[in-house]
Amino acid sequence: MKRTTIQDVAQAAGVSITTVSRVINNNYPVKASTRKKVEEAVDTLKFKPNLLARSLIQNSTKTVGILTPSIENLFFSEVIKGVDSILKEKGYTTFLCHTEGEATNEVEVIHSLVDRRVDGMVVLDPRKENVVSGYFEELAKRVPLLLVNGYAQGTGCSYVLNDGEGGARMALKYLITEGCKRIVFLRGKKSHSYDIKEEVYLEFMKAHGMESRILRIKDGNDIKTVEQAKEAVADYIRSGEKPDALLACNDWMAVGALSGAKSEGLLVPKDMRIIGFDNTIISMITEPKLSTVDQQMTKLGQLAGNRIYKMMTTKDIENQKTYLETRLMIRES
Amino acid sequence: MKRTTIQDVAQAAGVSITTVSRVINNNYPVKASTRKKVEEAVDTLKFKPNLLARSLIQNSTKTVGILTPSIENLFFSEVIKGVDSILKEKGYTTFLCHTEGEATNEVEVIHSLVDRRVDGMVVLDPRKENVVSGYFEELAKRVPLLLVNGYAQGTGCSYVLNDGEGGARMALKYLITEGCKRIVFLRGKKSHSYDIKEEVYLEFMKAHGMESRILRIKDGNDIKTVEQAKEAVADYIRSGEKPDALLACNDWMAVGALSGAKSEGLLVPKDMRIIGFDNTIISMITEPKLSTVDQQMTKLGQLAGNRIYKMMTTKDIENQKTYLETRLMIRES
DNA sequence: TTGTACGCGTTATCAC
DNA sequence: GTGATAACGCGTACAA
Repeated sequence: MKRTTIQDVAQAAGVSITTVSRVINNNYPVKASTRKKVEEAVDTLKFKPNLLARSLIQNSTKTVGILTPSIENLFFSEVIKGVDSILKEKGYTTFLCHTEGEATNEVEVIHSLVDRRVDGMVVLDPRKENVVSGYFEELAKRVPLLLVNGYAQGTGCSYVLNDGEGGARMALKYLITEGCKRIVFLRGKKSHSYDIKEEVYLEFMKAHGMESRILRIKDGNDIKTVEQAKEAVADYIRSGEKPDALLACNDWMAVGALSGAKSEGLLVPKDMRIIGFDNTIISMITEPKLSTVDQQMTKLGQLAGNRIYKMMTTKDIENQKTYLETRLMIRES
Repeated sequence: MKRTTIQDVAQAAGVSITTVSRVINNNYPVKASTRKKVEEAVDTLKFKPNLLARSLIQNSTKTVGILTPSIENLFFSEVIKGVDSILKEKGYTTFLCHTEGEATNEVEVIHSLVDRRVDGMVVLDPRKENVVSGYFEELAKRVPLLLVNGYAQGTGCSYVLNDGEGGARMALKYLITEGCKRIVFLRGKKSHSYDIKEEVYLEFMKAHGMESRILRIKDGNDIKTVEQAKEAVADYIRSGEKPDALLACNDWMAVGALSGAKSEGLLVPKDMRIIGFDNTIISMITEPKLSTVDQQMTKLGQLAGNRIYKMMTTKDIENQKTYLETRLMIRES
């Protein structure tokens, strides 16, 4: 399975490899007749330049790695599509890798990408361990690196972030104006975005002299989220509590909460209001349709795409943090 | 940002690059003391071999490309995770690329991967155009290629496939034994898997002397599927029809169908039974829970992972087609 | 306008 | 055990 090289083309066209290279890259003047000969040879031999060799000498692979904790979460899918669309347009190929939300996997995958000399990396929802340990900060010195959402306190990295804080506050304010008094907060175990929202929630409830109540489920991103959220909410209601509103950290949880409330005979939104987070498609297929905080996922992705591009093409190393505002989508819950 | 090379390490350790290479790859005897010197130099210089250079000479990147039409479809996510888990274990890095279901994108992405010298490729639900045009058959001669599901008639390619045919037949048989008489079939526009199921449906209905009725919606994979399916089913019922069962080509459609039936006042499963396809998580979050045909997605992915591995490591070029059986999951619909 | 020769960072080959 | 040196396939000064 010997592949044809630039040598073969040169020989077939009766010119030197230099000339072939020039025709292919179209970066130096070549006589029209020569160019034609070369192009013909390229066609008949179906020559495709070996990008490994090219990358080796140019020190650039025109490749960007995208890391995500999960490919089952529609939130990430949308963001990824946003990043992708921008980078593709700029002539980059993107490779998607998933880490199952494990910090060790994250490091491992990153090493693999670095070893393969990607030109840059975008990490969605980076693991907090790797942020606080200074791993990313160190990494950012050696390769263009952009983090999207996730823990961002005092780190020397570039970020593009959703304003989850603002979103949570907006949702809570809305619930208050609607007359809700007993607002419950539903979150997964470990994610910085959950922490942020919880903080806002606690502070908000305290400021309004209301009692706070937090329900916790295991993960939050994986397949079991819905079932776990349902259980948690149903249990809570069964225990005699009478919540009149619930704020969930993402739409999967909200779906589960809805299901749990229904199963215990509560009517949504009459008895209990529910607001989710992300505005993914699933918030629209439930009955009633879920109100949610729109995080503008596509836009977030595009923002990230443009930013990493700038980082790769200029020497812009200053670590900038860009926040994207959120919007409240009131539907039927 | 000059990276440290094997040269630097050799110099620091006072040995030749050959020796350094031997220590790193651990493939030739090296005196213990020398090895130690080299390892220290590697550590202090934080040397990481350039995989591009290595791949160039070894003619292998230890990399596999996975193509999917969509990263929003939970069916594909599961399959991908299956493939991934196997290949990772074998020491390969996988790169995921998505094509938005466009045949032209598919070709483009494949070229990019080939140019980057991936050792193999797994294509989920390949576009029919590229199958019938012989594109894949041609490609398979130059690089280990495995297709998963999709049109497989008379092509010289290796396949791993779900037995959608058997699954559809199983579901229909079940509905009959449950006494259903007016069974409707719901499908999306273009996908070979839909075609297969439709064929079985038509043949089955004819054999049982029942009238067939097919509802068609636009795409089937994208975000609008649920809404479109709901509309289609609601319209159908409003037109005066009284279906007592519906077989949908995937779970998204089944969710929409359920919603449509409900909106027209039909009770599921009392008035009308619904069976979906795939057994994705969403089939479990509806009320009632959806019955569906389990396609064993993870297992399918693992099968694919093992198969492409064999193709890459041996010269096993015979194009084999492996079918994975489906199972009927009866829940509440 | 074209060609020669070197270098990118590794591993493979063959001496010693 | 170890070290020169030639590959791998391509881009690009430099020379012609």
